[in-house]
Amino acid sequence: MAKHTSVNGLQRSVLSRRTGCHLETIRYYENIGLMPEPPRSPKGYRLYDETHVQRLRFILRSRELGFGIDEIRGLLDLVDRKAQTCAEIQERTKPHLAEIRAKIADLRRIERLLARTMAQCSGEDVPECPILDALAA
Amino acid sequence: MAKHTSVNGLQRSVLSRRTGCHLETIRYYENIGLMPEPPRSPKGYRLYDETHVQRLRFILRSRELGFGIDEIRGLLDLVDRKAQTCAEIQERTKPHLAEIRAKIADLRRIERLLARTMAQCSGEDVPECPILDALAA
DNA sequence: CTTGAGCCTGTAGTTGATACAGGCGTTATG
DNA sequence: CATAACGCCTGTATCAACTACAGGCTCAAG
Repeated sequence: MAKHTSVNGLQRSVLSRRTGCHLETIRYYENIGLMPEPPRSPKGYRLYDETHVQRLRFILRSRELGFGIDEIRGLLDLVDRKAQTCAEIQERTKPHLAEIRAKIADLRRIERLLARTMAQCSGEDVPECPILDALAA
Repeated sequence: MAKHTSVNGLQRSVLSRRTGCHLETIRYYENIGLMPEPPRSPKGYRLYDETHVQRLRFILRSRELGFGIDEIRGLLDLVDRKAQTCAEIQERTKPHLAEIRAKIADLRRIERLLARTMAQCSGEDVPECPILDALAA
């Protein structure tokens, strides 16, 4: 038998590889209560199963979509209670989408300003610079 | 005479009001070396002048434009050395603009995905939800 | 003279991780 | 069998960029 743990559990490194999640991040998610505490081997090694893989993937996807930890906690809560409705989920996603759109608007404003200012730059070896002027204004 | 400090110096709260910068943030900028240590009153109160107002405004504007502390440190360094050229400034602004554009692209990707998924939601009182499906996938 | 505001300092908390130190356990090789 | 080289465990420190707070002076007004 290879590792006596491999019979009925995935070690942390395996979960990490299977999900692409950083090793330490898995423990972090456990600490903050996003991931459940997994069973342990006699020597204290964490032993994960497919449900953990699923849950971690859910978390990672949510993060990719810009959900914060607390928002994810809320979503997982709905999932765990199994009483969620499409309306509830939508209700939580809506303000999140609004936030993302606000961030985009913000960045676009910055981008326009910066791009416009840069366009006025001579880019030459002179001490006057419209960018600095704009910052000092 | 009003406050004996007001003759030749602005207190921190005044600088804060005049720039819109949070009181504590001023001290923070001093601690990390963005703002110079101002002269002090006999009792140790910080006494700012117009050059401090200018510098803080420069920092705040740069922050608004998304420059990080280290980038600002670099810009201020150029300004302080007074040897900067337009070309140098442009050289530092270019990658920053690229970063901002990358962030925008990222957020737009997220926004599209989220909006598209949400559009499939019935928004009804049923337990099936395309958003959850997307997250669990 | 006392009250309340404003200033001082250093330190802790925020978000979302990541890194590291110090200590076992396991595995592979000489 | 010894020992090196991992892998896992824990707790704690670090990052950005602030913000907030505790505990202690100073200061002007009533």
